[in-house]
Amino acid sequence: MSPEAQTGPATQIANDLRAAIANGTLQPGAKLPTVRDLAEQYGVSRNTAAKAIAQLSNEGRIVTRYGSGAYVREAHPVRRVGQDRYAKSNWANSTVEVYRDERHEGEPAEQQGTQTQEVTLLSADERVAQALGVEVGADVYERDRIMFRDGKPTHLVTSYYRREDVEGTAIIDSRPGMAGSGGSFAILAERGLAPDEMTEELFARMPTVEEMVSLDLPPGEPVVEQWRTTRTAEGRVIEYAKGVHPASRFVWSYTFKIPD
Amino acid sequence: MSPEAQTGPATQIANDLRAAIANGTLQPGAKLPTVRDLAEQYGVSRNTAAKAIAQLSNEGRIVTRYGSGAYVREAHPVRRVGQDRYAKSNWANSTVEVYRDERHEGEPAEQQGTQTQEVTLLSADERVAQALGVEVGADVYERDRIMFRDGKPTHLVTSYYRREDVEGTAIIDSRPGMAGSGGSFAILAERGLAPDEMTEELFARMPTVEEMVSLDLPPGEPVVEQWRTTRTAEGRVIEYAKGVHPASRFVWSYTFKIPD
DNA sequence: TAGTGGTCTAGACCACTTC
DNA sequence: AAGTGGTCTAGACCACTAA
Repeated sequence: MSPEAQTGPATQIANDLRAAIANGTLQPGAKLPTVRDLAEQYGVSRNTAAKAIAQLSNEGRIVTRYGSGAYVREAHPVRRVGQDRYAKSNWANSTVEVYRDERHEGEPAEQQGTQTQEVTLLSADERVAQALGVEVGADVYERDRIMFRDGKPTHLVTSYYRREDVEGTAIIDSRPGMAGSGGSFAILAERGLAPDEMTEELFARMPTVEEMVSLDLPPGEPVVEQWRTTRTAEGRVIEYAKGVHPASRFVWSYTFKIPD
Repeated sequence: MSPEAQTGPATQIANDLRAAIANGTLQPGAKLPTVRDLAEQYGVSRNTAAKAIAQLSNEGRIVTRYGSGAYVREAHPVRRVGQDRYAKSNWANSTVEVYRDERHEGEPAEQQGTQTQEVTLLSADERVAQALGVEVGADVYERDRIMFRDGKPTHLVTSYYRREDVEGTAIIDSRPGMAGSGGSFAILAERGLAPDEMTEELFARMPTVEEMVSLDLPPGEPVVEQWRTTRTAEGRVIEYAKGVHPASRFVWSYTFKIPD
């Protein structure tokens, strides 16, 4: 960045527009002045005005529609993600699915289906091996999914399982929907590997280009990467999973007793 | 963004450099080709080459040093933030501080001190009022802090307390360091308001301009915003706090039993 | 067809680092 | 003094939207 305060025309235009968005002069969904109008109003070149628009886009404050205009970004429906989504009551009866409590009110469950699923048998890298408690290079199953809702991608999940834990189950059936959107816990429980404890680690970062495409992310939208380790009551790890979630659509909630 | 695949020269340069970073050809800390060199190599204008550099900067993959060059961003030391940081053993003895377990090995505790602290008595807005269980407009204390480590800002914390809970305590003493970096739990416990349960809600977003300045954030660095509600065993809320953390420097970890 | 966002050029100047 | 990142201009062209 610039060494001192940024006082160039492009920065000034961006600041003005940002303030207008912040104080409500420009409501969500409102159309911003065109690049050409801004250039004229501020007496700068079109290039400079466009730079201000691009800046706000990178900050995630506006979206631009090619050939149409730039618009203040709409508020996003946010999903609150708490420990309850894993509740045993959701999967003890294997006909229901995990994530049930995340469903919008009145929304048919059918709209939640997994749309893509890809299962491969591969050699565990160091990270996965350590998490699953197998040796590096051992065969493990990877299940790669893109989760959809209302026809739009919501998040990515990549799960890893010890081979012997899931061999022959619907979990590794590549046909989409065979394991539902979370029936894996019920299936594991039936095999005597009932989930009991979980560790979730999360952090945020900017998305990769591939993630921007898969999740249809606008510029300036970070993602939350989550690593989930699921264990049985005996402490055996039965699933190690990575999730990639668009930051603006999820709030993560954890409630716990303060430890001694 | 562009409607189809992005195949402009600037995008191509950015892609090439991004790939070089990803595959290790350009190691962290390595200097990228200069804008002028890139322009010549690709046969484009300097402007276009600069755009590619700016793009990678916005993605958080490189940092640019004015007058010096562009460099692959160094790996950041990451702090793992788990429930243990609130453990009672850390504050039951009021001479020690919370966050003790986050300290780097061998690093003097003194380097962790709060550097700025600002306390104000203000009227609770709806969010704070609801969280603290007081009426909207009631007087509450706000304690605004910037936390430092090794002379550099690490995160922002804004805490809210019910007036009667903290009146006359060191918690609302504006002199920096009076409440240490977490002695507030010990102080509250001494008043019969021992923390027992906590809810943390978090999500990621791009920072505001003010946060970029306060936290010395590079472009392309998201922040994690955390809202923490602390309750006594009786369920009374004794602190409601907002934290703003640079995304790349923290990993959040939660371990819990799967609920029934 | 007209309007709009996105990109690029060629040249210029500025602010800062490095030597 | 030389090198480098950052910004800006004026003009051009392209891709897409909307009527």
